[in-house]
Amino acid sequence: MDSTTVKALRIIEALSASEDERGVSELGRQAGLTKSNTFRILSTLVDQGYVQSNPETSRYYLTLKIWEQGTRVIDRNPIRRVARPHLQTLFSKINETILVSVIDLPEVLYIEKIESDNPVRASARVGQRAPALRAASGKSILAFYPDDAIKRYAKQGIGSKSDLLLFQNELSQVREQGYAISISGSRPGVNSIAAPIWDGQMVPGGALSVSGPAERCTLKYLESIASDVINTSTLISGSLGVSSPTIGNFAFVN
Amino acid sequence: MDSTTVKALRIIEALSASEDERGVSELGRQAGLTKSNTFRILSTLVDQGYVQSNPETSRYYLTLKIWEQGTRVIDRNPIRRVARPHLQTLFSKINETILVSVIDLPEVLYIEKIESDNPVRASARVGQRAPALRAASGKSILAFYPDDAIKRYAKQGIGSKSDLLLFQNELSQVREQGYAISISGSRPGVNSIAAPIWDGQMVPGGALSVSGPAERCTLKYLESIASDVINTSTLISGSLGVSSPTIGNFAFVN
DNA sequence: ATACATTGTGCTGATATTTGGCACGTTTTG
DNA sequence: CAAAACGTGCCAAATATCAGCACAATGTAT
Repeated sequence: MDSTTVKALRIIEALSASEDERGVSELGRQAGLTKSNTFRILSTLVDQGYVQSNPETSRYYLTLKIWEQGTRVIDRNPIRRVARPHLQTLFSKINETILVSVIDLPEVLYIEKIESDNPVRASARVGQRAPALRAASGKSILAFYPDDAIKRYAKQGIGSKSDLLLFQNELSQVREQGYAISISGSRPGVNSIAAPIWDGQMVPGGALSVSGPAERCTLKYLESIASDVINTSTLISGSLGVSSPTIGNFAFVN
Repeated sequence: MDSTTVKALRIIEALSASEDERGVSELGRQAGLTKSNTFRILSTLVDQGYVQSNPETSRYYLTLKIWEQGTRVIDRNPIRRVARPHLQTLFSKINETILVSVIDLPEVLYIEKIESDNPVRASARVGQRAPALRAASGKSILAFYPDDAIKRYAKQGIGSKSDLLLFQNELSQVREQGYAISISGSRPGVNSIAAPIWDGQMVPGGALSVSGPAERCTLKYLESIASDVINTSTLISGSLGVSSPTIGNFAFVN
């Protein structure tokens, strides 16, 4: 296990997470590395064009090179590739923020969005994560996971036995209805509805969700657009070559 | 210079550049590494969540983790942050593809776009690069670089002495007019006009450009929208705190 | 204004990590 | 059906990484 590489990735992640440029000592402390070690790693990353140092302050920051690599990865993401036109259609019907996420347990990762042009709107960043157990998108996906997998992941986020049972009941309802709803699930004051996207695996690989402020997006309203959301997610799945999701036929996930 | 890290970055770049998943030997050959070395680096990257291996084919591909880091970098890019609303305004006037690029010599890097909804349109990928010497965006930026810097970079892309002189003349005209035009400059059949974006340095840090198919975007048409392009780029510079670019006052760039 | 703490950077010798070759079983190719 | 190419695991040799120290420069507190 190339430990130097691991450390370099830690530095990149630390730099990526921090708003401003960072100093050597500071970064080293955060990553648990010695100053000289941090310095040499930074020098390597500078040499490779991933990091630059402000010559005045001699503090370090990431260049766009890492982003450049990332755009190439996201551009070939199958779900994102096919989703966009369908999102537009859905968006023209309901003027609320639409998100596409992929599952990366124990979280979902937003990969695409259309943001409502209403001044009061649900806002999220593409590239952001949310806990799969609480976000509507995550629940709509997890509902189609085998029971033991659900239990395993739920244990990490849900306390008591009775809560676990409640959660399992909710998921089985989601599985029947084909959509999940979250009321202030992952962000306070924001309600969402989501439906899974099937990409050829035995479980959904992503989800389509509509989010908005609690004032507009009442439970009633969200239920009223459920069929639109499901239709759109089904169209996306269809564009991915999945004709009709085989509900009730689950894989066993590690 | 942490050579292991350099090799790991090479592997990431190779994976990022290739459409499909890749095998160990194949990647190693491309990166000039031994099979076992490549294998161990890949294992490290898998362990860190940047790479996954298709269990059926045991071939490797990048996860979205690298993209995730990248989104955080681009999201705090000052030019991109302030440009978007201005782009919308410009776009509603002229329905052609608008691009925002930053200079990263010897290339420009596209960081934002609004694509024309015309079925025949100039198309470009955000995250893509173009040669600065030929793209309108690059020329509009280079025009404000000091002479010796221009010469240095031009030598790498322009052959004869007389061509260099022509190029220098073109750039001084760009500097006077405030915009650059390229006719099939970096992509055949596509014409563009660009104006520099000043972000507080002594030289422009980026450019705003409008591109379209040669049929619609004739030289005449591009010149007719020059003032719109310049106005927009000036507004963007203004949003970055640069009141009025000090033309004729150049820094010396390394 | 002066002293003090902290910073980024450059060495160096000890050592721990990476290295490439080889071997194995499996898959792909001809 | 043979044979080449593949991914993976192991190993001792060697190289590249490591932490500590030193230093000048910057920044902070008194």
